[in-house]
Amino acid sequence: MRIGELSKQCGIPVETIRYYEKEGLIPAPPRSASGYREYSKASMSFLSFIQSAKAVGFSLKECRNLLSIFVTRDAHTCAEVKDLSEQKLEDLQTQMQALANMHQTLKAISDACCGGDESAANCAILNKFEGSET
Amino acid sequence: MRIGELSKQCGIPVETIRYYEKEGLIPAPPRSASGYREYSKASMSFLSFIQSAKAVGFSLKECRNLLSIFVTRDAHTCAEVKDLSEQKLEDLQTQMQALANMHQTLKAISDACCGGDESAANCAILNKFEGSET
DNA sequence: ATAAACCCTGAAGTTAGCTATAGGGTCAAG
DNA sequence: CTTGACCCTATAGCTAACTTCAGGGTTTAT
Ligand SMILES: [Zn+2]
Ligand SMILES: [Zn+2]
Ligand SMILES: [Zn+2]
Ligand SMILES: [Zn+2]
Repeated sequence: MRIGELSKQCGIPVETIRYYEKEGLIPAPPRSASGYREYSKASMSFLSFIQSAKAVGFSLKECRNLLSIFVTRDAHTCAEVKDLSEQKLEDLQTQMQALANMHQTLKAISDACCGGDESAANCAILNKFEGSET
Repeated sequence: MRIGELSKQCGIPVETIRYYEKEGLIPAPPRSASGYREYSKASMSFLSFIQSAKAVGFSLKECRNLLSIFVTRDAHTCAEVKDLSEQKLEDLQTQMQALANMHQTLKAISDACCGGDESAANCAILNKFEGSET
């Protein structure tokens, strides 16, 4: 299968596949006589692995680590994989907490504004942002 | 007050202050005979405005819009300001939801892994990422 | 008067994850 | 046998929000 076909199969742009290869996420496939990349069906595992891991918040760098564990998984333990997974769960919670804090703060600021058609000369939101005055 | 002093007062690096000026977030202050920026105490309002708005999730571009409303606030309405604020609240919720979905998905995947010291040859996490097998 | 600490500009570099461009070779159909 | 779809490489560009660098002037303290 050539790169265009693989791209269609997994819904990842051709350029992105080449980019993943350059970044060392996926192994370089064999080439045809004319230099075209020849992918096997197994190549799709790698791409769907990346898609899945990305979808739950892993960066490409982390995907590369996960993939390198995946290809040598006999030499790795479940504990190791689960650790990475639980670390990411914590990261996600930390990020959610940060967003929740921002939301709460902004909600309080926003609620103080009347939202009317009058001039914003004394708008509570602008005043809070400025720093002090009631 | 020169830029180093302002920087110390508000906790924003000197380079960042100059960057904000170049990006049109804060007005260019007057210069001394030798070309040094001379800030008044009012300049700190702008910087603390940016800090506050950034802290609740506004991008610098959005901060610039908010600041331009702030400086001409007599010609703007509370409704306008509150709209921006509520839009940002929605953005934050959307982002939180996205993170919550990732968390939920990853949690389910992670729970399926035994986390033991055995080989990861059949690790449920890796298998899920790969795409299919139980 | 000289050295440290501060200030200036403009341009380039950083991170992440692509996307686009330039310039060219290859393959399948009509 | 040529046209259009496809493939290749290398390099540059994109967004966001800075940070760093190169090269040079100023202020302040000793
Ligand atoms: Zn009002
Ligand atoms: Zn208001
Ligand atoms: Zn296990
Ligand atoms: Zn496992």
